Amino acid sequence: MPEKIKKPNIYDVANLAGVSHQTVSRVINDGPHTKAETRARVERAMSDLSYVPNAAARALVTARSKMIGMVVADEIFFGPAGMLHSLKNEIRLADYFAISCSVDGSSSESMVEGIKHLRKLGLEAIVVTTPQFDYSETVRQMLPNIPALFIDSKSGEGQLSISLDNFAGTRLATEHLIGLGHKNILHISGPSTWQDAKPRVRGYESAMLAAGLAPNVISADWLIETGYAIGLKLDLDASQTTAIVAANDHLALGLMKAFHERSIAVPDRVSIVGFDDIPEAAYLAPPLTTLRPDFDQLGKLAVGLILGSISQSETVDNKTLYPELIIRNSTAAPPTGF
Amino acid sequence: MPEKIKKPNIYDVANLAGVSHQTVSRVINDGPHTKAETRARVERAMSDLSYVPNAAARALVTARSKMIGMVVADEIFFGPAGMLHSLKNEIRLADYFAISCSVDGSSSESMVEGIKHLRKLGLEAIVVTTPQFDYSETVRQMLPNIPALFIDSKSGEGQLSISLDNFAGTRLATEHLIGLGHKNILHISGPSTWQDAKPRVRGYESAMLAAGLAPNVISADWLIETGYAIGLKLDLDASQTTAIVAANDHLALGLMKAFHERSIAVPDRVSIVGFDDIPEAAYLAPPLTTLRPDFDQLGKLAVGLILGSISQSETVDNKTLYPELIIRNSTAAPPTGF
DNA sequence: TCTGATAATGTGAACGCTAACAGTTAACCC
DNA sequence: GGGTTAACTGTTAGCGTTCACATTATCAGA
Repeated sequence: MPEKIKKPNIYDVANLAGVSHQTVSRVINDGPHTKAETRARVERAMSDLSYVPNAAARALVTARSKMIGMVVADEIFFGPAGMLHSLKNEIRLADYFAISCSVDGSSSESMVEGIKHLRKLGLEAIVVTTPQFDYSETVRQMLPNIPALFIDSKSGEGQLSISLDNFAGTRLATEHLIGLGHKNILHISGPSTWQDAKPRVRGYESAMLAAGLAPNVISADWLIETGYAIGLKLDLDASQTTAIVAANDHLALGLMKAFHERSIAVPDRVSIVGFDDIPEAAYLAPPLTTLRPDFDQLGKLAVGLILGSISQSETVDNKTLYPELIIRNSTAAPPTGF
Repeated sequence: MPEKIKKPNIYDVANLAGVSHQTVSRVINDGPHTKAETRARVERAMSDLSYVPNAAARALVTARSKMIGMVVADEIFFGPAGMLHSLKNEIRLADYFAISCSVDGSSSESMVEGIKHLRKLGLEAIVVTTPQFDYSETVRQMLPNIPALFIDSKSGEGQLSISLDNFAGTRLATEHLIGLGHKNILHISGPSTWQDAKPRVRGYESAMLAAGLAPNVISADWLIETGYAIGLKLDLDASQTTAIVAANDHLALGLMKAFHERSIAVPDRVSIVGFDDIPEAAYLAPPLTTLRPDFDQLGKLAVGLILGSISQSETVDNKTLYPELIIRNSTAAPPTGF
């Protein structure tokens, strides 16, 4: 039976060090006007008692919780997971606490529940990454008094946001294929309910039209099995298709599996580009050409924006991140005769 | 310029409802002895003011933060990520808050930093998932007064833990291969620095020895590229190897890629079993037979143990989870002649 | 109508900290 | 040595809750 041990408070430390509690407070907070000798004595006392300041008491009096909430949907997907990881690290580096709450990104109720949950904590800011729908209205209504950062959202009026430039990504990929000599390039798009999907389509279309080529889009979702199913029944010859821009790596993976079964050679018969650069991408047969978002940069940017906003510096800079095209062996010049 | 809006407190609500603050508190906490009519009036006032109780003040007076910390390493890997997700959901369902902190699981300093960070919050419990090393000593020293749950740790004396039965997993997989008629089965092990790796080796060895077969282990890490490299230079014929138990799906994936390049047929020439059931596993060529941990169950179990421990019910039950063998097409009977 | 129970509500203090201010010491200059 | 300033330290109050207890309302049953 563990005895009830009372945790030491600031007065216990003060007593042991022979100073007032306020002096202890000053030492804790690196306040000015503390003699080195006194400071040392206080620090000694703190470590002797293994004193840890009480965050609740501090938050109560300062009205600053040092907490940043994260509402995150679909975090098992590679993209959101990478963002989340980077974000958490940066938040910690800024000496804040990351409280995350997973929600079902396709359900507005789940979203509301998640925010309600987080709201109880007196967050200083909230980061929302819901790659499907745009919940900025909901968030702003439910948490009107704290900065909210939306990731992968279209940048609204005066709201903080960071977005991955999906448009630039697929445009780059498509241009790469066009540069290799492809004419009939197909795009397998993500589900239109996801915010990322549409700009990826538009980026592709933009590159095609700029080159005087006809866009051709098949709607799908993000899943390997969907890519696989499409790959099984796709008639490349009928459409003269020699290259495919898949909306993500999983679709590309599914396609490649289907093509492998059908003895359609990649990239000899058809080139494939993905999006995400999942860890497996480099180790598929063949290694996948794909677009890599820079999550580290995203995290840094996000926390920079948030802290700026918390401290009222009026820099509402909405940032855009450009994915990098990683060229591997799944893309090559089209076969002769096309 | 957003005006400084004072958040309403319990007295504001009490005034508006014409009751005392204590009555409001009772309504908030579903306390007894509150007339339905009064309760309704208070609830009305709360919603009119859009009042949200201050968690810091509550935590201060109750000495219960409602927060559970999670120290998590290697979360970008599929296994840890799955655990984390499930854990977070269950924590929220229990009306607690999940504060997670990523650390470098191979660095004890990073671990200490992470705990120091979390410790400031007055957590009620902490969950540690560091699949590499066992940091239970460190945690118990730094946070002696709160329950700590270790996931995937060998269950120590009287400490809370949940472990995935890696031993049972690879044993099951190996038995499956033996049942198919394989005699020369190779194990590609994970890095010995990781806690999961060793029991996987032992599970494999145990099944082999029980069947009177000679174990054969190659040490590796968890990476696709390592599996690939091994797959490229492995001389299956020299060792008469007809089946491989890979310590995880990524190794299996790498092996399969190398074998594909070398025109070594899976499963016709060699059967392969993985571990994890990553989302891609079902969509490889061929679909991978693998072991699937039940993360949902893990989360539920974990939070059950934690809450039990917080409420002092002395049930220190260390739980074990058994992975399920998912049989797909990467395993078959050995080729004739072996 | 009174009595005692129980239900319903109110009062004051305490949680551990920091902000604001007040007080004390040390240092320096004329 | 007195006065001014700066450096350091102490005192008090209050953040928004809940707890323990005190008080008042309600409603039986005699």
